Amino acid sequence: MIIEQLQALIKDGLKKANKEETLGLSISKYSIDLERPKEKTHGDWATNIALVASKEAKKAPRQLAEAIVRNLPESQYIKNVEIAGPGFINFFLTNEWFYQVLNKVEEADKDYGQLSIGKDQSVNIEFVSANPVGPLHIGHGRWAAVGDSLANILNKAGYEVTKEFYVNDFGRQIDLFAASLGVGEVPDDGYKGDYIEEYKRKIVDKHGEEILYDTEKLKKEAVNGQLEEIETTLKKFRVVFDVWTRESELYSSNKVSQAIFELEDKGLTYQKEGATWLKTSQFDDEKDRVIMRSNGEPTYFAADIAYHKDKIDQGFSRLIDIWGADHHGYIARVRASIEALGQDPNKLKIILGQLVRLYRGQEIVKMSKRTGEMVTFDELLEEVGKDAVRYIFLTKSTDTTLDFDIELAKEQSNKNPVYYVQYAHARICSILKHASGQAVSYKGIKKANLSLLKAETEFNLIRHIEQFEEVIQEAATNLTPHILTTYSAKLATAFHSFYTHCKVITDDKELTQARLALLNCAHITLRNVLELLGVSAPQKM
RNA sequence: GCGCCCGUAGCUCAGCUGGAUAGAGCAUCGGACUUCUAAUCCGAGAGUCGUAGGUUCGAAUCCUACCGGGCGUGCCA
Repeated sequence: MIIEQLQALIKDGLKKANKEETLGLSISKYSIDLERPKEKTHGDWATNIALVASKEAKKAPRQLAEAIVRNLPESQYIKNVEIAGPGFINFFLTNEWFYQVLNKVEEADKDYGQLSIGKDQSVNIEFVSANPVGPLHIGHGRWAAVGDSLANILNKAGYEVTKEFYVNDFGRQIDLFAASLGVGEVPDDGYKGDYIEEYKRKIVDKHGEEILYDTEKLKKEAVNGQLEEIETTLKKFRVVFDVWTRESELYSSNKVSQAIFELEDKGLTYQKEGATWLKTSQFDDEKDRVIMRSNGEPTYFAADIAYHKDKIDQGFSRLIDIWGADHHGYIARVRASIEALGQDPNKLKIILGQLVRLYRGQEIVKMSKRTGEMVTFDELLEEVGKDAVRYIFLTKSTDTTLDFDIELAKEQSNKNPVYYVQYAHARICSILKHASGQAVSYKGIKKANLSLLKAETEFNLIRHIEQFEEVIQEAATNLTPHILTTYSAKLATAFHSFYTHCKVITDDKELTQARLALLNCAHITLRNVLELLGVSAPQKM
């Protein structure tokens, strides 16, 4: 990436200026911040180093900037350097730099965007993890999209990624679920509603009436059946997990009891009111938490301690959990438990996602199992389509509550951003098809005369293509997949604008080859972004 | 009460590891199809960045207080 080369260059300039002009700066203190100026007249890149270091150098920022520029080494990729405003140093890159980018893109092709910032690091990312007691709802869908896309991005950034679904197939909720399906009376806090009745019929059809009398078997089959449906829905959404870890297995393999022993051993537990408590308040939690109830049953938290310990023991360099905002009160205790076990709690990053509100036009769709007014995620996928759902889920920061309007999502118009991006891809394919119909064969970028590309819209498109790696880096570093969605729309805009202003296939054979090269690079980039988002790239629309 | 998230254009939201005149889409208004797909493009209007202080050469961005909305605050998960 050019950014590193520029940073090194500026650092050299700064060092040399410091020495030659005895500024007395302690250079190591400064990192070179580069940003893309919003204003085109401010160049391709700008640094504020002169403003930052002016105080220590005891020089006015503009003067310091001049000193740095005077001492800047030569570079073939820098066309011009300007000092502007309060003391910014603006860099203008040569055309050759941009042409070289295109060469790189075509050569890398499917691997364009592949980074190595995660080299030799493994990440475990856990998401959805819905309780297997009913169908997925729209909130789970959001985490499926975010988690899967983030996994793609981290993978592209060079991490080794494992996608994991944690199955809560043990304990009170599961007992209640089985009890709600069985023959006896449904408990007050049991599961009700049409889907339970329907599910009961399904189970009887498959396993016969007897199963209703065999609680253990019922529990097992009921859970397995739900998991199958969950997995099917996720697959339909293009989300496939590498690992499904069952809470029940943490018990049967004694991992829960081992974790508890270890904590007792460290003297971090105590008995009170018949229950066993963990001293999480010693590790920044607001109070201690129960791990073993007074009735002898472990809490969900107990299993979760063992679960996170196990993931760390497997040797992952980082753990990521994606949780709904309603679980936020749970963060402190999980971090505390990791620390209590002598591990670094910063290995775990919890993404707390805000909730989804479902609308039909102006009207909010109330979700309530009791009233039966329930739109499952599966139904939503059927009604809206997976591409639109995935894209919309990824347009907003996970910090923002997402209003999902079914009517809008279904609309195949310019109000729906997913089609805007897909349309750009389809248009490219259409030109390529047209080219082969005209017997115009693209001979590869090496044979193209790229210096013929100089129109404003052409350069704008190249610039956008070039930003892809940076966007991936930022998304991977900050765990923010939504910036890729924003990027995809900008890239599409740059393409559409190019499309209207520059005809690719013309009588000018040389220009046609150059534009086909650009088109090919736009195609590669667009396809690769859509792949990271998990949205299809149609040949035609 | 305490904790977390949000409050930016009519609407939905970016921007928040401090930078140069606060952005995008939709909506509104005005232009562009004999041309590789008009699901497109080009242009215009539209904002006390919730309020009040503070830090800084510089604040939508950092700090403090307050106001408004959401979610938590279980021996539920």
